Amino acid sequence: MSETIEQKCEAKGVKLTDQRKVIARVMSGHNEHLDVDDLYSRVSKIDSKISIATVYRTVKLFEESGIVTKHEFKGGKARYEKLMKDDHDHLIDIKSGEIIEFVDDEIEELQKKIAAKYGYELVDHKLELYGKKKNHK
Amino acid sequence: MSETIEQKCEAKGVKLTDQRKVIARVMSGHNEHLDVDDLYSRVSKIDSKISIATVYRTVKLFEESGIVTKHEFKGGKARYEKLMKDDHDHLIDIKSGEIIEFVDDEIEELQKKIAAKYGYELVDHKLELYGKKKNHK
DNA sequence: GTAGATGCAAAGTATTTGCGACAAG
DNA sequence: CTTGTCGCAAATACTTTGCATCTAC
Repeated sequence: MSETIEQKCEAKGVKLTDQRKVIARVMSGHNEHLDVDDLYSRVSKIDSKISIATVYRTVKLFEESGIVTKHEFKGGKARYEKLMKDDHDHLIDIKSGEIIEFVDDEIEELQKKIAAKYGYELVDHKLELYGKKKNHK
Repeated sequence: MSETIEQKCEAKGVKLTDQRKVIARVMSGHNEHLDVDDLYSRVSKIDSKISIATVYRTVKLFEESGIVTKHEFKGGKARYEKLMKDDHDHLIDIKSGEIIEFVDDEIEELQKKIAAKYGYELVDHKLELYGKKKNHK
């Protein structure tokens, strides 16, 4: 929320080439969860010479540097999201595909507790809820 | 735990061909989370004429019939697991890849509550914890 | 026969990589 | 120069499909 991806790259010592800047800006400018195709088509409008290989290489680099997060939701391509400070999870509308982000401390705590119970330290987690909109009467 | 995959097929009206029987038995006989390659190589030892296309078609059929569950863990191929009565989640050892199953009612409840909070009825969920083994002193 | 199942190879996706060209220090 | 990046096309990995054949009713 506070920092742009470009700023994070500097902070992490990730070299910012022209191509990477374009990709970083597109990702910073969207709150959505973009897949590589989305990203590539948006990036292409800004600089049509950027290849999809570079987009793949860049998102991978950003992910490995801890600048963006990769999601592999059900059935399909990987989606990337800029890293937020809060560690949110996702509620996915199975009808529309709409993605709702949420944070729930209680569930985070519970997860740590469960991992600990089995003798593990929680390093990462993935929680996705798939739901159907209730018809509110 | 109680029923074999073959029994479930009968119950659900899924026709059991010879190939499907072999695949069903291999899956029933393993508590692991097998990917299609694992499955194919084990199945091949029993009947080498079964093609990988049939394995793919069969696991898909089983999944759509609610007989097995498909998991898409980080980084890679889909894995299949026979459906259990309890709705367990997974704790994955990031070092060894070992998968631990667990059930936690509290977390299940919490998930329903969160979905409801956003006006959704929980249809499905995915919870994966990635952990590092604590060095027990 | 008819409908569905299978084997095979070909086609599809999503993603990665080899390599020569290019860019920056 | 040297190191890293890029664009392109080819390669890879996983999965699906078209089609002719086979099977079971």
